[in-house]
Amino acid sequence: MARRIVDVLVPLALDQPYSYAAGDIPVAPGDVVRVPLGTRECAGVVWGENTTPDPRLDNRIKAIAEKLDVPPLRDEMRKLVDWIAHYTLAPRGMVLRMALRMGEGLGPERERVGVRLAGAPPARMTPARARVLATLADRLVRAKSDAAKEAGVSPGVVDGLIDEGTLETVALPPEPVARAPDADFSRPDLSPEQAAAAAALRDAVAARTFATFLLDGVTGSGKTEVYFEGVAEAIRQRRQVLILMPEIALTAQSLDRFSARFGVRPAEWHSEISPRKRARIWQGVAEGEVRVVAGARSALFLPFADLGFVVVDEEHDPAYKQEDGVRYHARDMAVVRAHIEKFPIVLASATPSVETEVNARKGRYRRLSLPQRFGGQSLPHVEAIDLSREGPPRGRWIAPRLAEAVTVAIERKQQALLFLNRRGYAPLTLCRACGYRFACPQCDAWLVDHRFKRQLVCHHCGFSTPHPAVCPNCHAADSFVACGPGVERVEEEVGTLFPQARVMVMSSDLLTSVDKLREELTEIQEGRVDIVIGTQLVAKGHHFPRLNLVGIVDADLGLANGDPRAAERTFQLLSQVAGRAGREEGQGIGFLQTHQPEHPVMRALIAGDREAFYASEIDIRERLHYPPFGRLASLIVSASDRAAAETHARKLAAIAPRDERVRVLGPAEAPVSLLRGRHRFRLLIKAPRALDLSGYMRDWLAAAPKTTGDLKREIDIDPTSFL
DNA sequence: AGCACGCCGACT
DNA sequence: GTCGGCGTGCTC
Repeated sequence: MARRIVDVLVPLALDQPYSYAAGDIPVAPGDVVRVPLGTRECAGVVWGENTTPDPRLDNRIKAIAEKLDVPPLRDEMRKLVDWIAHYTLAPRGMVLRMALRMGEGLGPERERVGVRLAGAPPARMTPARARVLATLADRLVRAKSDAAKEAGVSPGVVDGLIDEGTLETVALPPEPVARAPDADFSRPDLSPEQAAAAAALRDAVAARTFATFLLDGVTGSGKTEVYFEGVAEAIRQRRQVLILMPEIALTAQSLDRFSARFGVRPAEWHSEISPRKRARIWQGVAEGEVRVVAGARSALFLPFADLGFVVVDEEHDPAYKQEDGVRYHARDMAVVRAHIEKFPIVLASATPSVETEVNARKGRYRRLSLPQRFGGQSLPHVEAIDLSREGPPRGRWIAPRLAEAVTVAIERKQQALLFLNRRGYAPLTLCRACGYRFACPQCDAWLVDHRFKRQLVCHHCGFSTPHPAVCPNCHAADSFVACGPGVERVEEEVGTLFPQARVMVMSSDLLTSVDKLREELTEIQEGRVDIVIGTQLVAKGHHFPRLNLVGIVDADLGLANGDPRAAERTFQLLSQVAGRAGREEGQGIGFLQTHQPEHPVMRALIAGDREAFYASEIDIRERLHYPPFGRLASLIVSASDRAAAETHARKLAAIAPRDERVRVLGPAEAPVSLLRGRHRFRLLIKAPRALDLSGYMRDWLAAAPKTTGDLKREIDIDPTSFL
């Protein structure tokens, strides 16, 4: 028998699989194998048989080292990898890499140690020891770390008691990755609209065919309860479920809602999950033992054995777009996965993306509407505060009318949220004496004053420097002026206006971990805070029962740049923030501080008229042939040498394939023209919806000159950010 | 992504 | 004369 050659895709920046001799290892497509590569070895996946190996490889073909004992990558998954690589123009190996993020911690399970009360009390009793003994007085076994935590002592105290013989250790079975959810643990009480939508999802899950739904309802209308019914049906069918969420929305609160409905928490998948746990979840998902995963966008690449239903919660959230490495949109790729694997998918949002809204209007997606707030709650009343007529005095950011409303809310023992989507103290610092402005040395951006950290920080590259005492240009002392507000500055003003209020600032740069965030959210829910000052961190899916007033400090902030999606983003973000108000206690109120109360976005927010916003935005997109009525791709050329980047970008524009349906705009200096020391030029490619834009880009770049030096080209199909 | 190979400045 | 800087290119 002739020796068997198979093609193996390795998780590197390679588009082509490599050929290896299978030897006597019985491998099949999808198997995960270890292969020699250059001087080292790496894991790869058998992508297919190769009956006609390239003769030019002659004797360079190496043999597969071994077949790894992990579940093979299913056909559908390999198809998804190929599809995404083809669409995004990323090397297939890089897409595979995401699907193999199993964590190298696939080793033997770490042994868990339990402790139990066994012997006599210790010779020397201490308060800490007494607390441990009191905790363990029930003679039950607890994990060592749990015992210490419960007693409020350090693990060392428990170890001491083990040495004394007071406690004995017991080997514990490994913690299960995730216990099986119970579809009927707690049946919800649904409104007629919810029940109808839930029935549609249940039927679709049972039908096991591809279908895309838009679950459309305002904040508080009970979307979660509805899609949980689809989840329940998938569990009954013994199939698996993926719930995608923006990373920041994966809070204890949302997981608790799941466990209230299904009796257990779902498996979590996001960047802070430890390597060992990742490995176990990966394996559990592949074996079909983990039934439900709630995860951030990377969870899309988990190797489910039998996926039957996917939810994309807050589908409009920009966090679903991966902006580095493989540039993909997790929502859209989830729809692709649903199509490949033939199961229904539901996109949930109170403010759908214009793309999704148009798909629903054209009947490509089936719309399930939840028109009202659940349980008779009413939507917040939204008012504009026209900053040019009734704004605060110079150097202040909270208008008198908003301040008064905050006072009233606090008196009524309700909470207020002041929203400003800008971290730090002030976005620009200048010298009064000479006009010098602090700018990032590596980016085209001002340095943001972070008083809390005593640093000037670049929000594009992370560059930071201590705030100097004198002006670096004219050496004047005490000459700095902070221009504009950030959340820290609003906090300062709140301190003056409401000295007795309990204030919390929530901003991503002040957070250290997901746990910390969860703690802070709990504090707010329990009413230990009067005024929350936050960036968009507070907008995402949290439920604050006592919050009744929302003040948007600068509603115009997102509209300033030339981004074609600015209006959509602003509308979504502000709707979401305003929707935090009054979900439980009476009618909430939202104030929009704006200079343009007549802007379509503001008018739609004030009138509570979502349709008006979509009507105007869809009309604009259609006239300009912007997505979803046309396709866009962006091609950014960057280099540390400005001229090199510009020359190459012009060269590319000159050799773009001729096609009268395609328009190549630029090159122009990118909106952030200098980033991390690299000069950037951007080409924007516009094509009709029916055109294969990926194919066009591929042909173009195949004919382009090779990049040399540090010249870099980045292609983004369906870009969502225009910086 | 690694890792080796290769071609130019400061060391024993 | 060699050690080592990291730019360039290959890995079946």
